[in-house]
Amino acid sequence: MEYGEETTSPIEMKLRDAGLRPTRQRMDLAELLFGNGNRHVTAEMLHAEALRRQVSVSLATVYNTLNQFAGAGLLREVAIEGSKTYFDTTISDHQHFYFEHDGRLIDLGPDEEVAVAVRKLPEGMKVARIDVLIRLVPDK
Amino acid sequence: MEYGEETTSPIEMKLRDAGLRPTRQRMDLAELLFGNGNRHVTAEMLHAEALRRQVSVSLATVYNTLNQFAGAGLLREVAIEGSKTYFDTTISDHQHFYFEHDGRLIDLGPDEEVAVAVRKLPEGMKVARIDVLIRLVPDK
DNA sequence: GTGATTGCAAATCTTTTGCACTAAA
DNA sequence: TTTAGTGCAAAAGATTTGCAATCAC
Repeated sequence: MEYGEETTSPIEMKLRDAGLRPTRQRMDLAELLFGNGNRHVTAEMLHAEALRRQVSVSLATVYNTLNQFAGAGLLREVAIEGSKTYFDTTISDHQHFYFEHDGRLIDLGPDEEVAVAVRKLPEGMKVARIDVLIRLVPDK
Repeated sequence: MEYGEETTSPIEMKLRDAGLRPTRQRMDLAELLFGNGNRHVTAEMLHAEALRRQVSVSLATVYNTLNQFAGAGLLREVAIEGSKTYFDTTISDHQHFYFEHDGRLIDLGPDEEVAVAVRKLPEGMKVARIDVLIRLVPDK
C-alpha cells in the first residue's frame, strides 16, 4: 500500500465496534487473542506471551484490557475451580471439556454439544446463561 | 445420660471415618455445616457464622478445615467465577442456580433438574462429572 | 509424652485502583 | 485540546504458611 493510504484492520474494526479506542496495547493484545484461533487464557499467561513477542504492556493493563474485552462481549469468562480467571475467545454459546488430569480446557464441537433445558425458574428470574463443564478423566 | 457414659455422635463418626481427628474446632464447624441441611458457604461466611454462635475458631483454621473436608470428600467445591471459593455440603450429583445480582447459590430441586447427555467424548476419556450452573438475573 | 492441630501474624497470590503521564480523536 | 487509556506502585481481597502453643490419643 502507498504512503498515506488509510486502512482499517479487522482487529481495529472489532475494537471500534465494541466502543473501545484502538490503542496500541489493545490492538496488540487483541491480535494475540483473536489472531490465533480459539483460545483460553489467564491474564498472567497473556502477559507472559506479550512479553515473549516483544509486545510491551503492563500486567495491570492486561487485566484491565481482558475485563474491558469481556465487558464488551469480545471475551467470555470461564469458571473452573482455582483462583485464576480464564478468558475464552469464543463467545458464542458453547460448552467445555475439562481434562482434570492436566488442567486442559477445550470447547465442545457443535456436534458434541449437550442440550440443556430448564424446566422451572425461581420467581422473577430469567436465565442469563447456562454453563456446562464436562469434567473428564482418563478411561479405566 | 449418666456420668462416664461414652457416646460417639454422628458428626464425630463422620470425621473419624474420613480419617480426621475430631478436634473441637472440626466438630463445631462440622456441626454448623452438616447440622442444618444443605448449604453453600465460603470460608468467610462460615467464620462469621461461627463467631455469631460463640464458636471460637480462627479464619485460617476455617480455611484449612474446609480444604480438609473437601479433600476427604465431605464437601464439594463449586466453581463460580469470582474470587471466592464456595463449598457445598451436598456431595451427590446435582445442579445449581446462581443469582448473579447477589451471589446466592442454591441447588436445583429434583423436579428442576436439567437432563444432560454427552454425545461424543474425546478418545480414551470418560466423564468424571458434569457441572451445570444456571446463571440467573432479575426478570426485566 | 508425641505427633497432630490450632492461632496468629506474616507471606503469597491474584486482581484492582490512584494518580501522574501519554496518546487518541 | 480534551478525554480516554496506560504504567507503576500501592492497595485490596482471598487464601496459605511458618512457628510456637495446645490438644488428642
